[in-house]
Amino acid sequence: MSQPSKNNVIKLSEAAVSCRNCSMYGICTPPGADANTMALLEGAIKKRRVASRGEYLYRAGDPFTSIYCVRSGSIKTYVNSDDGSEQVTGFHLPGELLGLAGICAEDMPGSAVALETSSVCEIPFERIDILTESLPGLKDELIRLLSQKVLHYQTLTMLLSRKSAEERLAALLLSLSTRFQRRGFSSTEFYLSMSRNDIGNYLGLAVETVSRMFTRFDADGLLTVQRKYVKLHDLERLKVMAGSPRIHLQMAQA
Amino acid sequence: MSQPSKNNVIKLSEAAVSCRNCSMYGICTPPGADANTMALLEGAIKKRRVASRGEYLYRAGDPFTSIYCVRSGSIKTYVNSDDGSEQVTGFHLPGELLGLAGICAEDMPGSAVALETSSVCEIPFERIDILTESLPGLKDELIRLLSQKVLHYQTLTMLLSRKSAEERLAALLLSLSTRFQRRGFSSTEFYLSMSRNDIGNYLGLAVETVSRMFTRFDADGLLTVQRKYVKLHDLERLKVMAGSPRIHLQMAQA
DNA sequence: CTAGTATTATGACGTAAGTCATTTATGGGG
DNA sequence: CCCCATAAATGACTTACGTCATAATACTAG
Repeated sequence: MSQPSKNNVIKLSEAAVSCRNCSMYGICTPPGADANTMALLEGAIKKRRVASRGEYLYRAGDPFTSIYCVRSGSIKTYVNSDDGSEQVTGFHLPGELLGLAGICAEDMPGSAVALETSSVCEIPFERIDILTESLPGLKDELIRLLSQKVLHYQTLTMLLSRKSAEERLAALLLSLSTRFQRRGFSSTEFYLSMSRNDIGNYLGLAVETVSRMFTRFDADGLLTVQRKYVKLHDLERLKVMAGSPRIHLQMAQA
Repeated sequence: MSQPSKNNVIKLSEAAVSCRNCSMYGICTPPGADANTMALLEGAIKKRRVASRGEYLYRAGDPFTSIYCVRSGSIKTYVNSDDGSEQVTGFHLPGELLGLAGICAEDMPGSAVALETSSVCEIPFERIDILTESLPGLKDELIRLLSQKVLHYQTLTMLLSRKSAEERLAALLLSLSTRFQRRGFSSTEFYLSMSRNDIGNYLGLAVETVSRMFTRFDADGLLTVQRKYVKLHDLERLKVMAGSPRIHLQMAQA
């Protein structure tokens, strides 16, 4: 079908992560689980679902029933502010969880929409209680995963409050890079499934600023970018940029 | 002792929340707990600790052993970035939890320091497992609390990435206001235990900007401020300011 | 294949907020 | 009680980034 416009780069939508690389691995396949426990899990937890681009997994206000784990593709989550504007809260890649913020509320506080054709595991939350009886470690795993989310948002907070546009974009690219790598994809070459608009929204920048930063990074030889396609040339330099304090950066005109 | 410089405003350090208003209420005093369960909890969970201004509850890198709940006073948490600078991640008032981000790691990812003389409950994390046997709802409560934290940080993320200095400060003041009220203190009159520096750091603003905003708010009749002391005159207007989209605000010169 | 729409890129310009410098409070310790 | 270190306030100046406008490019549907 779609000609592979670049050599051997994998599009997320074309390759699912194996369960072994999944966030839910500890839950789906707990250590020491015997055959019929596994069978129980298969039936009770795993409920596959495919969503094509633009399709919603859930919307803000829907009753909270499940948490989700991405198998393939990518999902964007966002919350609506009082004035109606959206705030992107995350891009979720294969093996990553979403919907956790709903646990504390009756209804989902935000929405989740597929950025491309994606497949997810839906885990009905109430079954977790039932399953706990035969799998005592289940909730511990969930607690660990939630704690990880807290840590993630603390980091994001830092990114947004103290860093320049350059640092923010560098940090996002690095984050994507390491997350791709963790799931077995290329860490230096990938397609962005989200728009510049989404990126800007997520990073708290204007679309134009995102565009300009990409152009500048490309001009500086840091990466090659052609719309959605990105190839990172210098991960080390990118790390320095993302981590650096807010120094006066005149490099644009140097 | 210290003369009550303003009429009847309560300083946090002078008044502990009752357990009934505490985040840990569901954990410390689970519904249907009988007398000897309560006794068990008393002994196992509650481990009081007093920290005076500047004293640390824990530091980044310390082994993770406990989570904490503020009883009185206030605690600042922050993480260290690669370059050594601090990022304040939260101000914790009576009844609120801290240390949750440590669960997923071996070591504490950040530090917690008392902003004033404070008293906290320390809950050794490993005891939670032991207690779960007699209190099955314990972990559910913890999961709910963690989810709440995730939601909180998502909100903060939004605040930091999309809002002006004015909106940020308005939002912080409102947040403090509602949190004080929830615990039974005045929602319109309180002392800020954190410095302008801490506020600026938390909100991603320069200290000078925070000062200027306070001055402006005061000049506009929105509040009265004298260093740490704040009296809010118009909660409604404050809400409008905090929630408003990023409109061009010329009100400074109007 | 073509039209129409959405996305991305680029330029000109204004402004909110950062930085630097100085002054004015303040409250804890000798 | 009065220093003196620290926090807060204020002013002058600079700049990174947002906004507005327009052009180039890429999808989508008919």
